Amino acid sequence: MPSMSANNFSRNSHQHHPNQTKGDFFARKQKIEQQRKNLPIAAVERRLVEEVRNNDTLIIVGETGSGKTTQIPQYLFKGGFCRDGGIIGITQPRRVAAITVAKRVSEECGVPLGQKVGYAIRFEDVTSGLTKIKYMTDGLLLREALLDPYLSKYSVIIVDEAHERTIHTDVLLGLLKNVQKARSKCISEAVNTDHNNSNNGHASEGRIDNQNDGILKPCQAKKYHPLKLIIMSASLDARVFSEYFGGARAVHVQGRQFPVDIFYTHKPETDCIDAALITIFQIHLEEGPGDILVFLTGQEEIESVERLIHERLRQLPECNRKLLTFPIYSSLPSEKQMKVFMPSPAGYRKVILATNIAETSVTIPGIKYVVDPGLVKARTYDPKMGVDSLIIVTTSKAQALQRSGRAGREGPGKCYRLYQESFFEKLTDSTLPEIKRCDLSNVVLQLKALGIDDVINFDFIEKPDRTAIVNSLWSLYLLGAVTEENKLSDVGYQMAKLPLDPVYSKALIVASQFGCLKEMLICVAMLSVESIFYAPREKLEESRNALKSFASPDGDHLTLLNVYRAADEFFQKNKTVNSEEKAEKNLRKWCKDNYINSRSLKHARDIHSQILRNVEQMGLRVTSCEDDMLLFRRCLAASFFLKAAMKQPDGVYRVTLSGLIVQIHPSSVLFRAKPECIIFNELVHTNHSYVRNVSRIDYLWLIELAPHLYALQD
DNA sequence: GAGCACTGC
Repeated sequence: MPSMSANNFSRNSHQHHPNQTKGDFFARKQKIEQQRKNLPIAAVERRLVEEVRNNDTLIIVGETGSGKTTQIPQYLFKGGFCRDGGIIGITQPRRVAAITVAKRVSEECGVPLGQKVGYAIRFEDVTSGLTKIKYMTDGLLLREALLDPYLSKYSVIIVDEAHERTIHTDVLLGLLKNVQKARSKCISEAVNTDHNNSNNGHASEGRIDNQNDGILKPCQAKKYHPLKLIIMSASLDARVFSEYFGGARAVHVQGRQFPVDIFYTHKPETDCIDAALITIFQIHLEEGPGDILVFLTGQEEIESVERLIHERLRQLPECNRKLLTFPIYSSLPSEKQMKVFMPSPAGYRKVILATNIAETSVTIPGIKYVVDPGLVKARTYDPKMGVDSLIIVTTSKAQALQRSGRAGREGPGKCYRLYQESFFEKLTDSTLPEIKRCDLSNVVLQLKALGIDDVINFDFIEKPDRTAIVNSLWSLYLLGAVTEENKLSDVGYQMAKLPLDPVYSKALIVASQFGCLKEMLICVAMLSVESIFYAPREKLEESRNALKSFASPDGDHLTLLNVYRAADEFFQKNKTVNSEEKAEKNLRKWCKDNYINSRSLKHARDIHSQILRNVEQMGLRVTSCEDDMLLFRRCLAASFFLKAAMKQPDGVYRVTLSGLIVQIHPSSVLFRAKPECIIFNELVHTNHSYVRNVSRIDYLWLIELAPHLYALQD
């Protein structure tokens, strides 16, 4: 993703130009030095390094624009924290942030990316033996912990953007707390006792034992340095982190943000879309130059606001029509997303209609005005029913603040909140942490693989609901990952090694026994990505026809398989006559012609090659069932038996385990066919309860292949 | 015949 820039970073992410002259190079170097010196954080460099030296855990609250993400690792490097061979790891919740920040820091250090400074994200490791400052995603560090439970190569770990409280950040914090304790225990033991523990810690190498106070097993102390932990957060909720880490010291670093005037409405608004439109035109007609960013809840709302803006523009005199609209949301194809970054033609004003993708993930330059209706489409999870819901709720105060901040990145700005000030006061301080609103099977499996058996009593910074954990344990038990004694089974340990939803990991193991692993690898890779099909409103008919050429009467799983195979065949054929690069480009064109989201397909292909490598390493045999689709569907039933449904006389479906009444989602190829018995992968509640990714099966297969659940029923 | 915010391994 070329010109997307990460949070906190849009003003100074220039690229190193390959053919610049020596003079340019020195001028540029000097400029970078100047910029670094001017950062608010530069004034407290020595104090910060001292704080880290004196405190094993430090909370740093740094406002936007303080430079904490780029500077602190460099200060610590200079301060000698890598001297014993340890490295500094910095985690980010998002991939783009890890990449762009690493690029900037390597440039500031005047070294090529991947040497002293590098980054690692899924599918991409730009580090080497020389790397001392390593930026990475938090999910990746969690994975590393599975291979190296003591995270022994790190002398410092910085968890950045901790206030976002992603599920990975929360689990990581718990893990790091354990690792830190264990590593300092090792060292104190080594000092206090004559270390005759040379045969310790080998039997369970690769697993953490937390039977004693949630601490790792004693280890060979010489191997480990104490671990310095830094939690960086943008908001003022340092207290939560500080309390969690036993009253850890918290320091505050000034930021640099231009002032943003906040406006509220005088009366409550009943029609948000209308209020947004009025505000947009008010800004357009009365305010000075500068682009407008409008936060909306979803694709549909964005499309209708866009339509209404164009309608109203036509009613304005010619001279007032210089307003351009740009939608941006995650399922929009990249080339359309990129358009928001193009500067507007002279005299024109841009209106960017965005979901909360523009809140943190994407920074759009030129924004001076923010319109915030105060709503967001949020995902919640009901662990009892296994239902995801997507509902529109009010934002938190922190979110509102984050949104208004988007107006003050390049100069003073204005933010129009489409609600009353008294309403703002009633908003919750921050958004509910993700760990409280999603399926936990993966988290539970990962923790168990790390040797943390008592997940219910794990020291989470925020405890998930007990029922959520219990239900995850139950489904892991039904998948054979956990034994009746609540211990991880061998199958469970294998499943934990795969970077997939546990149900999908299990499907690969089942498929290897059925002899259709080749097909299941594709199927699981496709199920793991979002929206493979792209259906723009204006070309609904064409996109539907395109889908027909891939559709299988047996369901969405085989349809996805057909799409992947068609794409792969096209790509392989192309590669015999073209360069890899050209073939990739042609594949993107092929996707466009077939109304397939090329970004999603690329992602599926990446996942496919990664999990193919994984299963080969695990020693599974990758065989194909060729054209025996009956066998493959039986394998789907044997894998996804937890989510099956039967047709009712009135045409709706009843989920076998929960009794929930659902419908097949209209995007499914089985929407009209309505077979008697189905398995599905996703249950989402929007206006109705819908199941997605559905395949036709025979109920008798469930009795045969999942007798532990189905043989007892009537 | 409906429609899905965002991340991540």
